[in-house]
Amino acid sequence: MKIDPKKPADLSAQIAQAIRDAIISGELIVDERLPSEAELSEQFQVSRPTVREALKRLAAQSLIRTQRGASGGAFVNRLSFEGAYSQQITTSTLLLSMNAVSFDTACEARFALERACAPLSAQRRTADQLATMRAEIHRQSQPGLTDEAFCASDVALHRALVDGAGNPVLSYQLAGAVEAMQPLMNMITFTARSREAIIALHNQIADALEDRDSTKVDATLVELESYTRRLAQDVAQQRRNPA
Amino acid sequence: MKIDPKKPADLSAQIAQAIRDAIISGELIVDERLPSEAELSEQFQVSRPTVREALKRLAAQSLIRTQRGASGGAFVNRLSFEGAYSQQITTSTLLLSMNAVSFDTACEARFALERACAPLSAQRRTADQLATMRAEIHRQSQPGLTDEAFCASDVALHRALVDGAGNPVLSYQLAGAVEAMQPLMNMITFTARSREAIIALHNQIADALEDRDSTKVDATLVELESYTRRLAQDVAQQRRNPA
DNA sequence: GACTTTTAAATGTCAGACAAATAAAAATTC
DNA sequence: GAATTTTTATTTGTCTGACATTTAAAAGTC
Repeated sequence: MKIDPKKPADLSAQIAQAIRDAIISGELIVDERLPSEAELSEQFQVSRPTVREALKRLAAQSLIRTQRGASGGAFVNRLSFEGAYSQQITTSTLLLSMNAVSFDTACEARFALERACAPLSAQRRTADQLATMRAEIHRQSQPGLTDEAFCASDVALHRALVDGAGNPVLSYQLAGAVEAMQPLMNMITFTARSREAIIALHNQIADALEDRDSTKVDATLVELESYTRRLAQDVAQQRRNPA
Repeated sequence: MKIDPKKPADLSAQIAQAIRDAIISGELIVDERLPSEAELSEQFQVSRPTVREALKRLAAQSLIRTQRGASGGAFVNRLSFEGAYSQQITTSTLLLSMNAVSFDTACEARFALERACAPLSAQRRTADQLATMRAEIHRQSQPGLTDEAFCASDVALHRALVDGAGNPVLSYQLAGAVEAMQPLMNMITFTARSREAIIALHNQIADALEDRDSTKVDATLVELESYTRRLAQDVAQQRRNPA
């Protein structure tokens, strides 16, 4: 673990990268304790605040955790799926909001990925996951639900569908795609009739999963995608030309 | 933007979260300049090193960039797709290596996601992307190629396939899945015969894309997946029982 | 031996200072 | 008056040294 003393700018970034490389290469293993801040500052020949800035960078990526007190210090984190989800979702949400990604593009990506899970989910979904989906559908049919709550329930339902595939890597990858769509979805105003149509499709998906009918799940997702995109188009239309 | 002065621990984390929230909510917009470190430390009633640690956390997530000098400071970053790729890949790679994800699980996820792109890619792939794939296939058939170089070329080919879908959100989501697999793939020793088989399948994929034959792309990907998994099983078998 | 107290080590935070970069303002020159 | 150079002010990057707080282990006490 060495840094280049010739490049004077951004010492803390260099140190962070050096430690990061050591973790990725396996030189530092999970739960191993890093040298103390004082020792690191000695090793890299920089002051403690500089070392601290480097460590905070790594903490922001959940690569390390710190513990105070005697025999405390910085420890290499086991990056859990749960922990990676939130990072993934934050990044995806920002990406969509900052790059003026069209609703269509995001929608297409989301349903394409979701359909990739469908066959696996039809095969492996547990009774528990099916029950979660039914419960969310029931919630969606409650009158007086706000549009935000409706969308949140929609996300929960789709996450259950994704988790049904029983593949944590898939769940992780899709968490970003599904959750990041929510702010875009929230911009749609759902009429009573459109909610009814969506709930009907959700029920079809749940039914198909219950029957382990992969083809029908896929077909219904296609239908749901085109319906969602039509809804968004209507919203855009109304904004351009409010009747 | 406020922080809770009652929770004494991790002031820098609280400040980072406050600024992060302001960015996500749109209170701070792209390219907007944050107050100077001195002003922030005044505003949050903490010292400048503490503010700096918070800013370094945000810089680690590419949420801000800093510039020295007069009229310098911290600016809200536009999170580009390119910038998000590398984060996504780092996280995915660590996730796989730290959680003992089985080759089968990762492989299943990767091919499921890739097959989700296939129909779009068959429809929209450009001549350029097809040429990239052909070039990678040609490279793969060069004798004397190391296993690592073979895998790297494999990744490049599959990224071209994914990019063919012409959906940046899909490309972003899949970058992690495809690239993170590479270290696992590198553990496979490719015999001359297995390379030949893979190249044949790659050629089939390229041919099918040229014909815009979505069904054939999908079928070939299924074949490639099962072949890859068989290869990995053989490697595992040989390690357990070296003949 | 079990409990309490002390101690040492480590992170968290602060204050003040200087260096380096950089853009704007001021001065100089033609 | 315009172009160039110099100065200056602002802001981040880094350092030194200090104190507070937390925590586990060691020492002491009953």
